[in-house]
Amino acid sequence: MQEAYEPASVEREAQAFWESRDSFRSTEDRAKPKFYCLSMFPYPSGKLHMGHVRNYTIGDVLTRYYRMRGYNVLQPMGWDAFGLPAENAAMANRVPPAEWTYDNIAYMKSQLQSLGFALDWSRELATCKPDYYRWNQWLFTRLFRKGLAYKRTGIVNWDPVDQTVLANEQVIEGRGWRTGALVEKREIPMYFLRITAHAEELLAALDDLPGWPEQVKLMQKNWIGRSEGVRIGFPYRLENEDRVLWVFTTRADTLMGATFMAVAAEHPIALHAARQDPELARFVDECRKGAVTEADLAQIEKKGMPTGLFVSHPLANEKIPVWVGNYVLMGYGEGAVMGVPAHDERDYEFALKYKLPIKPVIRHPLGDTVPAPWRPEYAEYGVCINSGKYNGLNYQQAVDAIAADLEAKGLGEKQVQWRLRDWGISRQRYWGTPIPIVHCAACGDVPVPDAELPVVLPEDVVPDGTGNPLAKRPQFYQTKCPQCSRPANRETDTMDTFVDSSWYFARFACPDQDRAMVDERAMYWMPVDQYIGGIEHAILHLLYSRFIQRVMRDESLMPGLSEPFTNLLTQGMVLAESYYTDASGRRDWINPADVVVQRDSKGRIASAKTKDGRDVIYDGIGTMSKSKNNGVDPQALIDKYGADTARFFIIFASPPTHTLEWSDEGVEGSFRFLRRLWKFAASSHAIPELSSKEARFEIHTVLKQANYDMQKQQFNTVASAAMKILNALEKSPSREGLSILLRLLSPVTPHITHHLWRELKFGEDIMKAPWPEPDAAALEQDEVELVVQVNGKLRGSIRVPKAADRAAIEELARANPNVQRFVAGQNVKKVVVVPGRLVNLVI
RNA sequence: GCCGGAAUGGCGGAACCGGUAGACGCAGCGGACUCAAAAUCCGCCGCCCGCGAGGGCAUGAGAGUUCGAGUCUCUCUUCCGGCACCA
Repeated sequence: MQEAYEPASVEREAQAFWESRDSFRSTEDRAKPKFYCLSMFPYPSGKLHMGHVRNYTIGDVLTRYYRMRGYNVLQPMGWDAFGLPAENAAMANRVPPAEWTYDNIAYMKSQLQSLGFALDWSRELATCKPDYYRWNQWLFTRLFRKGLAYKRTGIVNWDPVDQTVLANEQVIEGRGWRTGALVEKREIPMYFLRITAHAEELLAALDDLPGWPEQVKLMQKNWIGRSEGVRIGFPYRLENEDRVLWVFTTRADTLMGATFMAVAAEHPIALHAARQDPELARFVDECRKGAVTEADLAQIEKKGMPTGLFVSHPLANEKIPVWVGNYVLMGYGEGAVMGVPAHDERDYEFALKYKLPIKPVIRHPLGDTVPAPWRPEYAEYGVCINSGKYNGLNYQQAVDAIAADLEAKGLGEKQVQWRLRDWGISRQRYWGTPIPIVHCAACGDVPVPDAELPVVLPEDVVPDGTGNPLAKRPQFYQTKCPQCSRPANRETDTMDTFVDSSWYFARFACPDQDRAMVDERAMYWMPVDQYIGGIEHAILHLLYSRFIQRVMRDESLMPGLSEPFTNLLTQGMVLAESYYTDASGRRDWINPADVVVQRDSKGRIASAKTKDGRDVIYDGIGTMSKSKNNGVDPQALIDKYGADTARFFIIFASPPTHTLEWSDEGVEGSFRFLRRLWKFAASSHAIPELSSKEARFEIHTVLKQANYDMQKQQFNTVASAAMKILNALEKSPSREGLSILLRLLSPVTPHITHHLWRELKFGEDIMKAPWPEPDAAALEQDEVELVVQVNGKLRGSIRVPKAADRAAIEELARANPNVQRFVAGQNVKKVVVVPGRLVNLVI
């Protein structure tokens, strides 16, 4: 056996072995339980980043573990290949997005292969290929015919210079990223998927997902946002016509305290008033500029302006002024809210600012009045006051009575409201799935018939950042109406890339199927038993996938299967330190790989310099980003230490759900461990079968804990366990211990363990060996150590026979000299004995 | 702003059901080997007091429950993720 550990040759050899046997190809096998392990597929951005390596290493550890546990395992890989970055790269490099994407896929695939992941490459798919996205189109036409996909207007960011729609990411401080022009909101026709039709089910089913983290379920629950309230109508007269302004509120009990109405700038009533009032028109115009995101909207200064219009209070003989408010969202509820300043913080601020009346109608813990400043107690539930016939009623009684009275007048009813909005899928962009609709002057919006699918996206387009590239291509959009055969235009919008990623997991079961979206093989592999990906996908991607799974279920593609992911592991982000040099106020970001750190005698950072000796400033730890130049390239790491070291460090450094802080020294330590393992194995040809009794107890205790941690998916302590076992083996070597160690480690570092397993003649293929289990006999102990506390403070320890009873334990504890010092002359009130753990004397 | 997390030595982290805080590793310090260095091996390593035995303090801050709290409850601070067109 070779003396030195050379990862490159070991890894090349192991990968060749797997490839020659096609080790990772999966087929349906009903003799074994199946385990479908899926990591979120990557966007082919150019090269792998650390987040990818972490995600796929975690998935691979699980895959290889379940394989050794006897499961029929599937772990596939594909490419989330449509998206905005390809268009940005195209503009920068004058290369078509398709070419850029395919090049990236080829390179990243080679990187994944060099990491030794147990992937079934025969199932590889890319969402930008017509044989994939035709099924996006097929499903869309089904939904369109059912009314589950429909067209209405939606609000987008509009760059007036480039005449193009911008993604939220492309709006920097209210301006277009390329032009710097002030971004406007614009209403354009769009297609929506009616996810709200499934809101109730998507919410209720969360309770049946025990394999999902509570935090993710809670976030989804709040996102769907079911609230019970009352829809209330405020009548008014406009242009000699009786109309009603509708609002939704969860606080109908405060209706008698409503002193103004606020409507969104896009609300018809606002637009009408603006036609008469130039000042209001300016304000409405201002509201329509700037932010579209909820985060921005929530933080802007609340502003308003009166429309001059009044509505009638539905239950009192009062007129209420209607204002336009920049904080009211047209997309949520009715686009209008009632203002109850006395009991709502935002309304309170608004009323103070614009000197609107504040009328308390609820008795709150601080009393019957609401003096400034605002106190949270004002918003609490209480009995009605100043509310006429409703006085004295509590929250529920008041809501019931008011809802009944409104209903009698035809001006209201109880209603369930959802925060969840329908999913707008239209994108005015090129690199995505063409929406399969033909616009015919005579027939309207006609879905493309199945026989004419896919509507193929041309791959030779280079977008220039202005307008929608497909809308400039007559050869794409000019077509005939499928119904009447007259000349017609294709839809030139493409689909949100979230559509692509909302069903790819099912397609992996049957990527070669060209007659259906999925076939019966999906019913074998689905649902995904273990899904792994970043916490940043906790809401959108996972919710859309749960929705589309239900849509596929309802199309009889996977009958009865509602949830796509049984178990979910949300991995933390990968962070790194960042450094910069300060040259007269200009920050020059230095990659951590090029920084040399000096430490003081206590190990703290004393100073840091670049390799050529310039002082650098430490900027703390954060996500790896281009702007701070703190990305660590996994390829450099693999080239230097090999895949096993990279995998081991990433698993060892942090539990999978936590953020991982990158450390070059830590990587060095992981490499040292593998080299020690290699050296130990190389010198192990004539070692005993079993270790000493103490070492064996240690090894099996650690193994027992490691198996428990494996179940908990706390892989970092499994890696620690492997180190502990090697430490024990170095004191007392054994074939048994080495065999346990190699198998325990094989999911994390498959190459080196593959090589050593064969080298030491344990067998031909470690992947086919059974997972190690602790030996109950090795765990037996005659004596146990107990800790003795006095008043909860540690004062000594005693060794007692395993079978010792309470009285014997207590006597031994009192006999301990140090314990006696603290107990002497005092009255022991109580003795707590925790078997196998401790004794606590309370004095 | 709203929703969801996180916080433990110089650093990453461990501590299962509320029961010895700091496993394992990194960095650091001391030693062996070496002409020297690297590599490797051995020892030390939370803070304070003490020659020592030992004692006190300590899990972001403040309170509470308990014989006993990193772990449970409440309040607060800071950082991170998401907020519907980044993926």
